[in-house]
Amino acid sequence: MNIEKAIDKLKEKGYKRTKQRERILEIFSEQDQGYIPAKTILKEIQKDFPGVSYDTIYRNLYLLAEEQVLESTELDGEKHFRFHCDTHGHHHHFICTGCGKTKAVEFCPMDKIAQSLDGYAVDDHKFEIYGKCPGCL
Amino acid sequence: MNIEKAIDKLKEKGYKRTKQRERILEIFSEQDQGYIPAKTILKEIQKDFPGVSYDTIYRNLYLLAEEQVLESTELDGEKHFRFHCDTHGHHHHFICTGCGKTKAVEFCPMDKIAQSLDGYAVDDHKFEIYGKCPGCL
DNA sequence: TATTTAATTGTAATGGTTACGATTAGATAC
DNA sequence: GTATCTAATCGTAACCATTACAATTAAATA
Ligand SMILES: [Mn+2]
Ligand SMILES: [Mn+2]
Ligand SMILES: [Zn+2]
Ligand SMILES: [Zn+2]
Repeated sequence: MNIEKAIDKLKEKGYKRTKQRERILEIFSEQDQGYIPAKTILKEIQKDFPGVSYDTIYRNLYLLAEEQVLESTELDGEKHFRFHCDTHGHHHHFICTGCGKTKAVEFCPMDKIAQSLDGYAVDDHKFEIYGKCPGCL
Repeated sequence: MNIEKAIDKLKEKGYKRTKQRERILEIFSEQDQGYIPAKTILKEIQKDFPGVSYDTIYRNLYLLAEEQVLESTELDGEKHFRFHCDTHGHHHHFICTGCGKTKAVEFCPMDKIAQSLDGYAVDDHKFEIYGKCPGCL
């Protein structure tokens, strides 16, 4: 995912191009090594827009996640976001609890268990691995 | 897991047997169909102990999770708990977003990806499936 | 430039969780 | 049973991420 592609996607849906929204996307493209907590986005964007409000941050992060520009997860009770990985197919992540960086894991357990959930309607799933990356060891 | 086994486990570690702690364990044994939010535990225990404090609830839930009497997860930004499943081996759960009931999924994806994380130290992992159970469909 | 509507701001409320000093009550020894 | 020790609880407030909303601003379009 990249900025222009994301903005085009929003434009098609009737969302406007704003400086704040653009800056949020920039932050993600500058540092796409892992999940970023909402708090960090806020602090970073405040350097350019000192009066930015919580509403703006969360509204945009949720919108971008809804539009699949970002993907989100919850770590330590805080919502984290990153650019949606669309270079390869659906996959999951190892998340380093030291530096926050992630490593793709090219395997989805849902393939293996579909038949065992006969009669159940599966809406979503979460598979995450936590630990320390080589750099943090 | 059952109440007496849990209390014995605590006793061995030097923790005391209290009425409040016992009641918490009872609540889990009465309703072990799925994860229960901390809030529900509080409300339930207040019927017997009207003045019970947050501190007591959380301290006990965390202690019991630490001692592997309970297992925990976070759903919708709230911590949920259930008796630790020790009747069979390590497994994961389908969680119904309608009624909260869970269904064991006898498959752990970690077996399949161990070699792909060479050089990484894996501390933990989470695999959960969300959707509607037959009863809620 | 006027109009329309999405977006932002400023600020307060919400709600789950955490913290802590004072008090109570299990457990053990005598 | 009483004294002693320390875990556990209580009462209450603080914390902090998130949510809410009325007033204002700014992007898009004609
Ligand atoms: Mn990825
Ligand atoms: Mn189970
Ligand atoms: Zn998957
Ligand atoms: Zn597992």
